[in-house]
Amino acid sequence: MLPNLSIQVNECIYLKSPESSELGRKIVTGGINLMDELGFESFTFRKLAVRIESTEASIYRYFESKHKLLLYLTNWYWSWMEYRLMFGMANILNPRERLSRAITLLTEQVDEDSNFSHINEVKLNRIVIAESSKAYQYKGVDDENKIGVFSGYKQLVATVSDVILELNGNYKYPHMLVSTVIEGAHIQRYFAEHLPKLTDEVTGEDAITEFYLDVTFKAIDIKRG
Amino acid sequence: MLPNLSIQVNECIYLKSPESSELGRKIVTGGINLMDELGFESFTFRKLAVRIESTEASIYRYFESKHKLLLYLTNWYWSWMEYRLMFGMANILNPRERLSRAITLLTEQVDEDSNFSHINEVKLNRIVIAESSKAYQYKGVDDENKIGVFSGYKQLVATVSDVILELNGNYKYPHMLVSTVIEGAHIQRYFAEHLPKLTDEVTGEDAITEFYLDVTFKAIDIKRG
DNA sequence: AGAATTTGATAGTAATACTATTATATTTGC
DNA sequence: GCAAATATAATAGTATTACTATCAAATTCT
Repeated sequence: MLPNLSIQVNECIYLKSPESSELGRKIVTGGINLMDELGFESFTFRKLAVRIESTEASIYRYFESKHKLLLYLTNWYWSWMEYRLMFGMANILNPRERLSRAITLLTEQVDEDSNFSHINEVKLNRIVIAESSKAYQYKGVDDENKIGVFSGYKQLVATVSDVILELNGNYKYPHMLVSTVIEGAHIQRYFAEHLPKLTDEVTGEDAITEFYLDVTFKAIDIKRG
Repeated sequence: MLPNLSIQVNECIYLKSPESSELGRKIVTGGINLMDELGFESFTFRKLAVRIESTEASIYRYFESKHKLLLYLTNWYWSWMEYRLMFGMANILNPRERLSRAITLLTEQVDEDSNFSHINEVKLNRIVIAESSKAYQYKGVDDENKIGVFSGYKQLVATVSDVILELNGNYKYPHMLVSTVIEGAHIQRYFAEHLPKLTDEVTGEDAITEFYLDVTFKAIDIKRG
């Protein structure tokens, strides 16, 4: 579809670009598969090396630690979301409709994007839902934040905040609303699967997307687009 | 104040009750101090043993793992919150006022509760904000959930959901709203400290509590109490 | 006082999260 | 087409973590 498209990830996250070689792509592809299977805690570079038939030392030449690999994956995901958001809002003139589309894209269940063949977006989405908070709930956040590790996420939040301000320039909490929606949608999907008493399942609709669309438009006092 | 009050934590979380001995209380008190200082990843039972001048093996007689200690702390916190909520809503007849008080208690910054002298609630609140998601975002959730490890949290969400349903019996997403508010308030406090671009700081008010009060009452179509 | 239980001291194990070294492929530049 | 540069594999090694085991000393229970 778009053969020359590539998602950029901040260079300070990796030692050597995983897009630059076959091994690099295997680390990312295999890393997504294995982290999805085992969870972040049980995932190790040793196990990944066995899975992709390479060695621990070779993986360490691409990523300093498994924490950096998680950062790489979440960053890729935020950049990919930003691109999907821009694409989904392009040429839509009505800002209410743009906001609807943005919230829907941020909260709905993702499916495969054939533009990026070495990344399984469904599995990556599951990793983001279950593990992404570990990428920033970490004693080293402040240092990592200084070197720009979270700029992709901030950018995404800023993009949607701008649409909100376009609809209601007086709204006081646009960033808080957007990050609440993004994080909330992830947590609710996790709860729906593991702790259903903490959420509400409604048959015949995507309750999570419905809920956050409703909350968002009511919060900014605008009728839904 | 209430000298005979004690917060109950589900027995399956510990091997031996930390309330039952001096050492048990030192493990909890010291555990809170050290986990607040180091963060969950860098916290170890070996370091805690040095801090409280005991041994690793002795700590293991109370808690199977540091994960169980984190579960104990978060469970204590949810039970304590439930008690604060019940206390704060007691004898308030107007349900709008009850909901206001509940959301405020769930989202505001906590301070010391002199009823529980071996627990520092301010530090515990910081731990809950920074680490509590690691207590359930974990490959073993489903098994732990089966034995009732998260019932305190579910109970808390159910309590506030009931107030919402009292105000608007047709509201479709009471649990989703409450868990979004609780988790959201924690994440926003974390963002305010570490990733401020992801939130909004407004001078002269507790923006986080204000935001969630506003969102909650608008979501359920009720004027603020 | 004697029995039972709790704690401390010490030791040990398998796994984790790396780092280092060297040999062998593979790519690139000329 | 070949040497030089670079990337990868194979192997080994270290400090730390997350436990488990054993036994003696201290405490408490009756």
